[in-house]
Amino acid sequence: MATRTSVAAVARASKSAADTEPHDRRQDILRAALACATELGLEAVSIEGVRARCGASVGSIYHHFGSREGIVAALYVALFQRQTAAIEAALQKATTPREGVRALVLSYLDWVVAHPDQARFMFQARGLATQSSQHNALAELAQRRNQALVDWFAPHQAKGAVLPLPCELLPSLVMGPTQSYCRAWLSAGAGGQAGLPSPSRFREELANAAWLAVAGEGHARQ
Amino acid sequence: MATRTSVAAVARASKSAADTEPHDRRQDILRAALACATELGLEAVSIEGVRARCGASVGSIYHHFGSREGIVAALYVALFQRQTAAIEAALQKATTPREGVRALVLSYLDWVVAHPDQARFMFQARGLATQSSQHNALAELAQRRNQALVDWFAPHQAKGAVLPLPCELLPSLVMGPTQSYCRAWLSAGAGGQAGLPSPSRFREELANAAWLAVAGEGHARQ
DNA sequence: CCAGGAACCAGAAATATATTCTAGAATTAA
DNA sequence: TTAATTCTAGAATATATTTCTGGTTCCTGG
Repeated sequence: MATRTSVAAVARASKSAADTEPHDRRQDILRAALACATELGLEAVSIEGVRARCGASVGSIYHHFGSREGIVAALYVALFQRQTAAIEAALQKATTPREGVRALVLSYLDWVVAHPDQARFMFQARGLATQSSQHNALAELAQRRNQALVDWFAPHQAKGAVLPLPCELLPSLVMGPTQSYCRAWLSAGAGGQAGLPSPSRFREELANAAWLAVAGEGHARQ
Repeated sequence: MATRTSVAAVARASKSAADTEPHDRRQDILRAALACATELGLEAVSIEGVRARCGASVGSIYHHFGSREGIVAALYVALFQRQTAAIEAALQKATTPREGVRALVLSYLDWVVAHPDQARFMFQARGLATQSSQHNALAELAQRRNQALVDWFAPHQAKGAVLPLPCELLPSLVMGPTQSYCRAWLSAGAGGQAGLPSPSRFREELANAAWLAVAGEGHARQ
């Protein structure tokens, strides 16, 4: 099972970037999988569904991902990492704890609004991905992401600027409501035409609510 | 497609309740499906997997549920309704808005802790269920549940005891953190032996945080 | 009581889907 | 160039889902 991006693949990709056909099969397959899920639902991410969309052969797909589940797990991991990168970049720019909470909520919210298909896939595929062979890898990624959040707030918590909550709770308190609303938004009409208003409309409310839930005494209201 | 509990089925069930063999196939199949998911994961909820566990024939399964997806969707709906009943019962006993928030958070949390297998199934199967033919039924159930919550708080919101937030946001603000933590708890070791501490340990913190996020001015801290 | 219909169940047959396997082309490094 | 490795292709196989046909049971109207 060799699913990592190989030296050969990288070399070929960089060479063919100058050509007319930038064929990176692995990326093609992941792109096709996301398109299938977006347009036809997760069950459409099948060997045949992906093959039809990107022209890869059955053998090629299995070479790269090992199984149908492997495709969705790999895509989930890739998206999770991009999302994490966006969030952590925003957090590093913050200095006060209130700015930190705000950065976390808003960067997540903006990422979802900017990439609704990817975000919807993540919500839909989470169950599958967490039971695949990537289970441990994913648990570790999630753990790292949470730990980074906890570590960032620890000094402010020590100073009393943030309530002395159990650290296991912090990620859920800060991100829970925003994730919940984003999920509900994406569950309704695809791009947001039918159901709930865009999360962008509630940026301030969500950022403020998250702060209220964790703010130390005397810091709660603006 | 006749998936509703028929008159005949009810009659037979009530009759055989006195017998030694209370064979309600429909219930048997749902029970078997939950057992498969709990012990072997959602992909083990297959026609053969369910059949092997409860002795139903292929024809019988398709008669009742129409498809593999139909089984998991039906089970999801059933569990969603039970969970909703527990939550709404608790909410009706509350009088002050703070009691209302507390009732919602704690009744949900307690339900999850009391029925971890069912709760885990709901988290895992949500993606599948919301894309099945039951999509509309589920959206309506969720809508009703949220509306009940919003309606309960509306008078208190009018009096200023609860912040004047957009009503679309209220369910996510109140339930989001608790759902987030419960999901994380269930994702780790099955019964809770390995990963995070039981949500029961954080009953007060979660109830309090939810209240802080929505409490009107002057009502925030105890 | 006796049709006749509807729900229910069984299991074989048909279909769809996932996976494995063998062979060959492309690429790299020695 | 040659050998090794990666990657691709597509037929063959294995598994799973779904359909179909027939039979049983139970209710209902006459």
